Amino acid sequence: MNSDFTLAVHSLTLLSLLPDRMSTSDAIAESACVHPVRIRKVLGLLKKQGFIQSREGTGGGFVFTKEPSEVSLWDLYQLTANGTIQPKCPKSNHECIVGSNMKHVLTSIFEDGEEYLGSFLNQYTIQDIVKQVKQES
Amino acid sequence: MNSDFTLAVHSLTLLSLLPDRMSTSDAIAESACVHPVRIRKVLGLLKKQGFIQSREGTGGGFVFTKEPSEVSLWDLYQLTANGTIQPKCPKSNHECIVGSNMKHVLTSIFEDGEEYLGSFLNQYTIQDIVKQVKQES
DNA sequence: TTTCACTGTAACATTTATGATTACAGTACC
DNA sequence: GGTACTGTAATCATAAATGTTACAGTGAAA
Repeated sequence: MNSDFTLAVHSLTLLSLLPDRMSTSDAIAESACVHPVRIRKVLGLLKKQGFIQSREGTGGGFVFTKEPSEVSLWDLYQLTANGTIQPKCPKSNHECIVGSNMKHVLTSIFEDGEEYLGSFLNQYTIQDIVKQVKQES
Repeated sequence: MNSDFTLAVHSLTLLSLLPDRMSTSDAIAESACVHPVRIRKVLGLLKKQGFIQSREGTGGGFVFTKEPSEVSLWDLYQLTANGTIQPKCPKSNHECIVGSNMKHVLTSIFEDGEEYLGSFLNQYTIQDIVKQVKQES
């Protein structure tokens, strides 16, 4: 899985800790050690989904507009990592009964598998992450 | 996920259809449209685990030495793709409470998540894949 | 009404992961 | 000894992920 998911969780966790003010992409990027442009891209997805709001210009940035308990890891997975557990299926030989069907068979199984994983990830919310992060420090 | 998992499933499915003779890495590679060396690498893992046997030299190749119903997709996932659902966590800022703990928190959740996914993949065996592949054609 | 501090987004560069290819030693059969 | 395989390491090519630069748009504030 690429790190967009992690950046989404990281960003929302940070924003949860600073609910009363705008946080800039530069500040979030510094905490996550990535380039601010990546943060802006990932947060763009979260904004479309209504999880956060942004404001341009001086004093602008991002704020969390939902309760941390309302956003689950499954929500964020679907936004940023949907389909990543699918095993890569190299195009295979259509002359062969196995080659010609393997991709479809595995894709279908892993679609169901991803839904199944979803019911696990749905148990965890940003609130839980905030709690755990605080506990560990 | 890289395609080792798919190649493992593909290879065992083929071998299941040809239980009475040795199949060469060249033949399997042709069905899967990949390089024979990759097949030999992946099948090396399966051999260590005792799923197949190989013989070198003329007339050599690979044979399945277990029942297709005894090998599950979870077995093959663990061999070839363990840890791939872990979200990438870029090294993060240790000055920051979030940065310093995010990696550990997410890793722990996704270890459990992978186990959970395991109980799903464990439902499917190579026999099921063989059946589905036959059905579709 | 200009300047400054932001977001939004596209284009390009770099790094890393993945897979292909080559090479060759080892083994078994003929 | 020749041929047909596996086993494995090393190198090369390609694709995916990420970083970087550039710049237009926006809003606050001097």
